[in-house]
Amino acid sequence: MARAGLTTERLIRAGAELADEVGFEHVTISALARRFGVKVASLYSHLKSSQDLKTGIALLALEELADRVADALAGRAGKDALAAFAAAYRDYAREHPGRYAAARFRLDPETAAASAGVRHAQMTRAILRGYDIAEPDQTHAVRMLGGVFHGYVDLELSGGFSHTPVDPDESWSWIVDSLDTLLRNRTTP
Amino acid sequence: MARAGLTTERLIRAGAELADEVGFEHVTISALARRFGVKVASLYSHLKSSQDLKTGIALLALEELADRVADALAGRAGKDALAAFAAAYRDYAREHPGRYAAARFRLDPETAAASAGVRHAQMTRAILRGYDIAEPDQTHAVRMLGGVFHGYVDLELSGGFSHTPVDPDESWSWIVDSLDTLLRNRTTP
DNA sequence: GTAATTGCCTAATCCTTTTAGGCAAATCGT
DNA sequence: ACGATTTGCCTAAAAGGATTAGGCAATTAC
Repeated sequence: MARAGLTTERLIRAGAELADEVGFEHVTISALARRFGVKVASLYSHLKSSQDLKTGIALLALEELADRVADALAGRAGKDALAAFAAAYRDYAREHPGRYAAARFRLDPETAAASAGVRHAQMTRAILRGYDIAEPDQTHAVRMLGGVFHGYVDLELSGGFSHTPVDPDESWSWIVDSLDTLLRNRTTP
Repeated sequence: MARAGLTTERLIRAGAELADEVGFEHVTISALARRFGVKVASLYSHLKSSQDLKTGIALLALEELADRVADALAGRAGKDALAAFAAAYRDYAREHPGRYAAARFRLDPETAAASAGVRHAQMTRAILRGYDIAEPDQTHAVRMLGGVFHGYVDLELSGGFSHTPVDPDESWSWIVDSLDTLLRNRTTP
């Protein structure tokens, strides 16, 4: 009997693709097995559980997203960095809705601490370096940025904007613009 | 054999409670049947499907949330209204995390159009009446507010803020403050 | 009080998850 | 190259959730 050549790596990668196709909530060990033409039980040599698979996809997505953001941020500062950060975030979500949803999968604390989520936090703070905002305002600002970007993308992805004939791209620019102004005025001298 | 007295109404209400206890994603027809001490199949006289149950809970949550927001908004304007709106939103999410998640459940377009989601949109726009913002900026602002509030609450609920020792309440006030300033300066004369 | 309806039940099917145990293929030591 | 070990995928099976069909008792309607 020929072997399929499964590895945890490949399974998680395929799981991520599956997530983009059918939605993260529909990613299932069974569907994955079907996709590889093997029996369900075979996957348990590579994955501890369904939870394990989801966690793997989440970590992959966080990694990818952090890489993109890092690229986008390289060599930029101030509003330029803010806009690039925002774009990286939103583009990733639109290109990979399933992975994006996965990135929001709740990880247990230890896993989260070892994940690329940490880099995300650092990079968000890095943006604020261009705005001279001291603590605790800086934390407030980090939370606000995280909130707007995630919230906007989430609403857009779930179709919340489809009932108003205003280009979401324009809203996005307007928001980035507004946030820039806001942060510049919140400077703590 | 004594009857349990199930109705669609009661099932959905119990489903909402269950959601708050175990999380919306763990609400299941089986769990609900267990809670009422009846057999699973019995619920199918009142619910078309699992999807139907989730939709019902979502509609209930949207309704409740809209009612709360409407109450909060009554007689207020400007920053006062903004803060009340924000508080109603966040408080509901913290008191009823399962229902809040349900409110974000993706409904098919017709159902959504007939839901309290419409009132939410109207009320968000109502807040902006205190700020003299014309279209299309008004839509941009609506989207931004929806994004921040939802995004912040979502991040807070999923534990995203637990790694920084800054009171989320303070961040929240700071954000509301900032948004107020922002909207006042975005006035279209 | 009989007839029609309705509510909950049993039974059965299908899908997903997960564990246990088996056999063949790949890999390793010599 | 060859036997031994490890490893990968398999079959089997149990358990839980969703869903449908068909039955009988309790309620409601006349």
